[in-house]
Amino acid sequence: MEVKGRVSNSPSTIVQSDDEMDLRRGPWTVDEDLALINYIANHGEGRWNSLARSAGLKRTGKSCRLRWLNYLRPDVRRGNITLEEQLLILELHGRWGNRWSKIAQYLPGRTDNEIKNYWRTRVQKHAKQLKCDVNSKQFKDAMRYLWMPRLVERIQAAAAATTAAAAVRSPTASASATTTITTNNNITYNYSNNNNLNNSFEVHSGEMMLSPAIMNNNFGGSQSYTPENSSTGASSDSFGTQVSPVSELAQDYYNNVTVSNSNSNNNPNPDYYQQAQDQLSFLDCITSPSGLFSQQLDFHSMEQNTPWIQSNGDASNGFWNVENLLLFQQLTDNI
DNA sequence: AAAGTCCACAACCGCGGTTGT
DNA sequence: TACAACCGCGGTTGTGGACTT
Repeated sequence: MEVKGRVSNSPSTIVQSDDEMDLRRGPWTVDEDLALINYIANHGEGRWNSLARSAGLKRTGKSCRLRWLNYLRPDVRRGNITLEEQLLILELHGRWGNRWSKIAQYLPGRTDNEIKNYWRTRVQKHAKQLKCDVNSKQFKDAMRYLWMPRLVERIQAAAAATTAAAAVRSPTASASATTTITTNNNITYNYSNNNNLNNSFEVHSGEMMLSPAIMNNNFGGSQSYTPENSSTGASSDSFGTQVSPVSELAQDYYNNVTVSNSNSNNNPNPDYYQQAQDQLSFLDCITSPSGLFSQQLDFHSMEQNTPWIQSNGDASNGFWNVENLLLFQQLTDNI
């Protein structure tokens, strides 16, 4: 069993609580992990305070719960956040804000903590680089009209590459991997691609096109995922014993998704997921070689409020290099 | 090679809501 | 009904490893 993170040789702190019971804090040891795993395997989870005592762990119930849900649970997904997951996080955060546990319900195996960390380390970093608030309209617009379309583009490109590879292996395979997703949000990505990988997309309002993977929400599996049928969501609900409640909004999200997938093969090639492992940064988005934005985007007003493009042309912050600046200005001039 | 810095993420803390007595 | 204990969530911090100078 892989053990990483703060499970280390560094000693945990011993805290003397009011009832004279010494409690451990800090990194979990392998022995503690095993004790927790064994106890839950035999008795199930829940009732965390009594569980901690019964398992002989000198930890708080909260600490046990956190360790189990965020790390030890067998269905916790580890590794890079995929492109599909990134797109879903951006979409759902735009809808719900910092409701991490709610967002995590839609990313099977991902924990709220992991999503929160992703947001803070990756997304907020870009906002910081752009010297604007992550909740500002400017940044949200950029996410919506640059980052997310670019994610879609990358996902489609990966899917197209997979389709092309499949076509080589089997000439009778489908010729197009176009997948359309329609949501009821206010943004639409009309995206088309063909087998020569010459992609273009348009942004409208009302529908968004995503990959077969994100559409099926199976992220590599073959079964469609929704919070209703999942026991793997990172919510605080007990794993495997009860199903997370789905809010009206969440239900609404799925109810308003329609699919049209022209690809005869709905099961994405497993290789696809490997290809999609790379993280997509904001920089990648704005340097898209093929992004053709038709959506009106008020970059001029952005410029007035925040230094998206610095008036003195200073690109020394490491983000806005000359190439990116020219692209960004080109976008600005075309609207 | 050593020191400094950055980054990712596990873990903790405080608060509010829920449940049990 | 009131209180205490428990639970879950979101914000924050601390640490180790990777990277840079």
